[in-house]
Amino acid sequence: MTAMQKKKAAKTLKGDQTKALILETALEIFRERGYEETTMRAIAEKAGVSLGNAYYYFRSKEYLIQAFYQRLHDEHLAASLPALEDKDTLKARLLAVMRLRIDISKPYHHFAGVLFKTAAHPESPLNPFSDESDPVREQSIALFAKVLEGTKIRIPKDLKAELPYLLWVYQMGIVLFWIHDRSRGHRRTYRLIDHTVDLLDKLIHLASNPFMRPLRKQALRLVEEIREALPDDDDDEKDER
Amino acid sequence: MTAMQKKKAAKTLKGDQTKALILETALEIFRERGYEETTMRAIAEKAGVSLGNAYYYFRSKEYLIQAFYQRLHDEHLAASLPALEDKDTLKARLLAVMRLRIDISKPYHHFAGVLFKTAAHPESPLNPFSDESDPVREQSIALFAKVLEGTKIRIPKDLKAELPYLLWVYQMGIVLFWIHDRSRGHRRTYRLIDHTVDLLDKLIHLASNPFMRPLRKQALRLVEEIREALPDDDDDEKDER
DNA sequence: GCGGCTAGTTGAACGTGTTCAAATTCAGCT
DNA sequence: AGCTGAATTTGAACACGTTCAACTAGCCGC
Repeated sequence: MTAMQKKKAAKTLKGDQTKALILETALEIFRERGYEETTMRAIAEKAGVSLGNAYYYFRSKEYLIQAFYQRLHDEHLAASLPALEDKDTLKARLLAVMRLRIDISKPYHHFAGVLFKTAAHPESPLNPFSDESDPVREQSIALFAKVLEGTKIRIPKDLKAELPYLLWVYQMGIVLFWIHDRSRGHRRTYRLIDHTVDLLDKLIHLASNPFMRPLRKQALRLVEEIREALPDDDDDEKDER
Repeated sequence: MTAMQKKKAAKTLKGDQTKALILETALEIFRERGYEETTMRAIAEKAGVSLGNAYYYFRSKEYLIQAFYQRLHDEHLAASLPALEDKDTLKARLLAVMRLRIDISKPYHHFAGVLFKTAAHPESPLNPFSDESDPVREQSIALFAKVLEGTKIRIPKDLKAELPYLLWVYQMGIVLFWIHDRSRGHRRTYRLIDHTVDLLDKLIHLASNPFMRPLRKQALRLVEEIREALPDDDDDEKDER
């Protein structure tokens, strides 16, 4: 009756409750066992629903990972905001956010590989590039916009507009490295972050130099070209799903 | 009866013949139907062997893709060598090789997505970074070394040493874009190649400037750091599992 | 109440990748 | 030829993701 229900209480719609229950259960088992080792039957059984019911709410097993993405970002954001408060240089802010990303992701290391596995697949709902309806992507880019906002350095408008996106891509690169990183405590990834952030900081300053304007313009046109192509912009659609 | 037979003649070892037969059959059906739509049963049936026999020679379905990698590179190399003969600038040579890569890959477009899908997975045998036993990677990098060798431009030794590897990574990026490219005739990918090659050419010249030496050194140290971390050695090649 | 409609739920069944113990073939040795 | 152990081949069996036709529950208009 009160706010503490277990399972079957329907606050607004019973379906929402069931969906959330399945999701929580799935993430729990994923954390313990990993993705491939977790069966849909195990999820359904532990959640106390039928196998078919899980598929009523999640079109496939992959769709469950989308929620993991969101979960990861939420934790990352929650950890980043306080860390950004006392830092005002781009280098320090970026460094903190990147390091926190790894801190947060650590518990999921052995299971995170599957993220990129499916993410690189064009047909996958997880594809972070072409799936425009993915809200996590927007939020993740917004975090890097926040990293920039808190600094005082002078960045040309054109570059500043694209930089959050570029930093997000950079983060994906780091995560990809981290997935392959088998060193103790992932210290290689941390070291890579240190070095790349240092280099990026220099590059951004260099690119902000008026002297570099033509090259910068060209590079940014390129980025624009790539970004335009990635979302589903086509009129000639062959297969429909 | 001489040694020229279709199927069951064993020249040296019958096993080799059977393995080759299964491989050819698999690639054929992959081309027609795509990867996911091709079942191991279909491969075995068309090859005239039992299902279990296919698994005797290929530990999993994924292992069949490794051969596809090799096939793709062989065709790419065969097409690139004559194209390089009449070109002596870095820009023209790189442009030709990159365009040919797409030309060659075209027939496999709808099925190529699975390459990157599994390639990004650390555990996968297809992972082009960490799988040191993959000879295709070496050959592919060697092709880009050849692209460089035919030019007369003056590139610092440190950069020149890493450039083939970096261009190979660049090629992987282009292929990743191409996989997602749904434009007619993949014209967007070709345009992207035009623009990126132009930019790369400029960047390489810029990086070769003595003025850029410190930044270049730092960037190359970074590349070295990344390459070291990936379980792959420079020139030492041993079959260690 | 009753009929019907939609959302939610079920479990059996299917297709597929993979495994495995057993059967078969083969090459070398005595 | 006969034996032996290894290489090869087989097909049944298993586990899992996914689909689907049927069933139930809640609810609205009458």
